[in-house]
Amino acid sequence: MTSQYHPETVEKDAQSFWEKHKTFETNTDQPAKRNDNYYCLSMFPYTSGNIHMGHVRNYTIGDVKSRIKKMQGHNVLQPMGWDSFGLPAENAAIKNKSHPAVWTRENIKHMRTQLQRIGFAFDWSRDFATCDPAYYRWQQWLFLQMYKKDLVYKKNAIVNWDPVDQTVLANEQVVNGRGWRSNALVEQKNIAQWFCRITSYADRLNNDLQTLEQWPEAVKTMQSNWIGKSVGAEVHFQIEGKTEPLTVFTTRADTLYGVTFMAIAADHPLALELAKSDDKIKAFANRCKQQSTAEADIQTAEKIGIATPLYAINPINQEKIPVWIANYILMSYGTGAIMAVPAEDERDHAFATKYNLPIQTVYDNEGRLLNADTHIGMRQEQASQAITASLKKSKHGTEKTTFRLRDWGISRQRYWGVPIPIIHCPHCGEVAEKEENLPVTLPENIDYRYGDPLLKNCEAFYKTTCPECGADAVRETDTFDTFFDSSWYYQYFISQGKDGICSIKNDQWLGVDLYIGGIEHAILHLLYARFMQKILFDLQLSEVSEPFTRLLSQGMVLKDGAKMSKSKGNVVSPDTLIKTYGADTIRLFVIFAAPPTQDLEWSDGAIEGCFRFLKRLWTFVDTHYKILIKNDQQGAFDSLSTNTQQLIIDLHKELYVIERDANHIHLNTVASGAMKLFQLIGKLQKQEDAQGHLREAVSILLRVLNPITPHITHALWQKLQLGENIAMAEWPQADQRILHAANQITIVMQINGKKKGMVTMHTDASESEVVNSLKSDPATSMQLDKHQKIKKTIYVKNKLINFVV
RNA sequence: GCCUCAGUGGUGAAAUUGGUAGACACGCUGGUUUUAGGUACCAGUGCUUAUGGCGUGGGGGUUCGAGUCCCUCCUGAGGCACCA
Repeated sequence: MTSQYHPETVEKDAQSFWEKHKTFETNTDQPAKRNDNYYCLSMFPYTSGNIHMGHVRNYTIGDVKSRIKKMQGHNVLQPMGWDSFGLPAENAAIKNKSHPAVWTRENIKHMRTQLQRIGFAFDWSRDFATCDPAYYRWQQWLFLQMYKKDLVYKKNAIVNWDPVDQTVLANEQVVNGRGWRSNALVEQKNIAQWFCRITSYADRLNNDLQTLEQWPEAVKTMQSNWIGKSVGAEVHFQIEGKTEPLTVFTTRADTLYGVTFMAIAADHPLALELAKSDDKIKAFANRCKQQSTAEADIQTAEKIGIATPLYAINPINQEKIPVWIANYILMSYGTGAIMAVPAEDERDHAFATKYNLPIQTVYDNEGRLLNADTHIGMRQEQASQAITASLKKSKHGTEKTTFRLRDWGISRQRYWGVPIPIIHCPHCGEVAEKEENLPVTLPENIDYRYGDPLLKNCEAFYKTTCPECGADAVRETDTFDTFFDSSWYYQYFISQGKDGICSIKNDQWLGVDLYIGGIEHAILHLLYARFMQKILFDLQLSEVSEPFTRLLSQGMVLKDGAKMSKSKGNVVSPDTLIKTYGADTIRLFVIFAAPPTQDLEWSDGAIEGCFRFLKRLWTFVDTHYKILIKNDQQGAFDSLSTNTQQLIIDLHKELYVIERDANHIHLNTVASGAMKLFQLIGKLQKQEDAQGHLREAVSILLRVLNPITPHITHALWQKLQLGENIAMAEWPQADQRILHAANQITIVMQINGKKKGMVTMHTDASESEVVNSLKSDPATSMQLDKHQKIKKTIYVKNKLINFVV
């Protein structure tokens, strides 16, 4: 009688076994050695309501690595939690006339059930959401420490303002310059907001990238470019009739002779002053105010400008050049003004052509300065130095290093977020909330059905007393950017808030040994988390200065060539797949179908193949149960037939490759390697003298497969009485003795680098032995005889021999 | 526009350091078994004008030898600071 593979039963059994035995709960308090600990963290999900294939893929990768590490004897910490504050909850609340808190908590419940059904080895006892006051209390505490050290401050910044809804809009809520709900023309509004001084850390964030040896180069390059350190000069241009000079930053001081106009932002102080008395300039500035604030839009928008009556004096040659206002200059970037060199800069060139401004050639064909007075004939490097030196001498400029990175705006004029713990007192001004009063709790008894949800309208929240003088005062009603919530959560999974935000104890687990998430977080989230760890380091709460030791940027799950999304209608639901095939098949598919770092194109067909593989495995164990259950026979390797020996050698060779790939997180080839093992076992089963080796071979296969398909292997492991809990079994290793038993090797013969034949040799054969062997073989000797003169022979031992003719 | 990455059969892909291109699967073709089947098993499957030639997005280069290194172009994807 044979049993059939019923994934649902098998998976529920395994999952309740793990729960009952607390297989994946981790004790982080014991003084374990740092090297024995392995912290594997996958980016926690936003609580959108559904786990999608991208999550399944992300968490399966982490789960496989975690389970392998556990089998290799490490003390593994793999937690999961919820990124639960943010905009979609408010949108859903308005749409469904519910409350963001209700929506969020229901979503968490559902998503947790979904994840548990997939069988991830998470330590669920550490589960938390960023909207839990127990969590954000420490976030507010951290903010207060930063406030004390002047690492947070308030300044004005531009937001998208919807004049009809009277609310601030996110960039994605602005569609073609209009509010997505009101359809009103969106305006730029300048309001006071909280900022973190991440720019003070720019150099450290940039330099420490070099220490991140286990990060992908692409991510490091992107971060470095984002930080954008540039060494150049600040140049002061005198404005006719003004005392204050117009200051610009340039990395190309050598092009100063080619400056034909100046361009300033529409909200540059000079422009604002001109707009007061000049209607045309005012109109232009208003037009710029309706422009998108997104960098991509600014860079691709049509470049427009307006002349001003102002003239600047070029400090190098005293030439009089016009000052223009241009929409491609940003006040928030550098000094909000540039010197335009149309001959050397494409954007300036386009602008000059459009407005008929002169174009002054800077270099001749040989790269030597033209029309450059005393600097004539210099090359770029020399010119840069010489011109900067003259500017310095005449006090019109100085060397300067700037960063593209801007300070991090963390204020949101939104309800569903962590309250910023500041109080505004009429007598004392801005006052920090006292630490013992934390958390400043977000009120949840707000009726979402009636209009404006902002905390500004919630008297019960904002009315308070000043911690300094006791007078009536009001709370800050801005909440935190959710990037702030997710910039330190990896700490909380360890400490659970027991020793404050974190303690040196956490360092036993840090930096995170493997951090896995989408490439879309390559810059912002990862930069903010790195910044925050440096703050914790400077506050002496941690001795670790980088949060993530190893980073894996997983590719996206695509369907029809595009990211799965509701709006594109190309979503595949994990729930449906689990119903049809079970969790193990889905897990095997996402691991097998593509390397973790590459995008994964969804395929309905391929998943069937994975299901069939698991069914075959189940049937194989079932069919050969009587042989496999016997624990007492294993013939000596040397006494086996050549064929059987070769199969066992191949098995261990494959095992060797699997282990190497597992270490490199090339998990797709771990899966295909397991399939190869299964093929070999099938062949082994047909060898009469191999029966005594089948049990060991199957035990190896089950252990290799267990991290990927933990449920079916759990069931088969118990069925074959190989142990109680395969999750705790030892990861199998290739037998060195068997590996070295192989002594035949195939050498490829090439002529001029093209493959012309092969020959089987004993290992480490010498060049002359190979040549002799080739000459004695009719097929290869014929190839060699075609060519009279052999100019050169290249012999790569145990691999190939190449004849150059 | 700027920064980053990717492109290999009909499809997903494989290929330590430059050294047998296409492992492992999907699909397809033919066969065997079964009452039947969408099952299982076996064989074949890059293209081609086939003892040879051509093949890793296009073009060029370095090398005895290039999917892998360099230059250039094309296409697609991600990010661009308030989506997360």
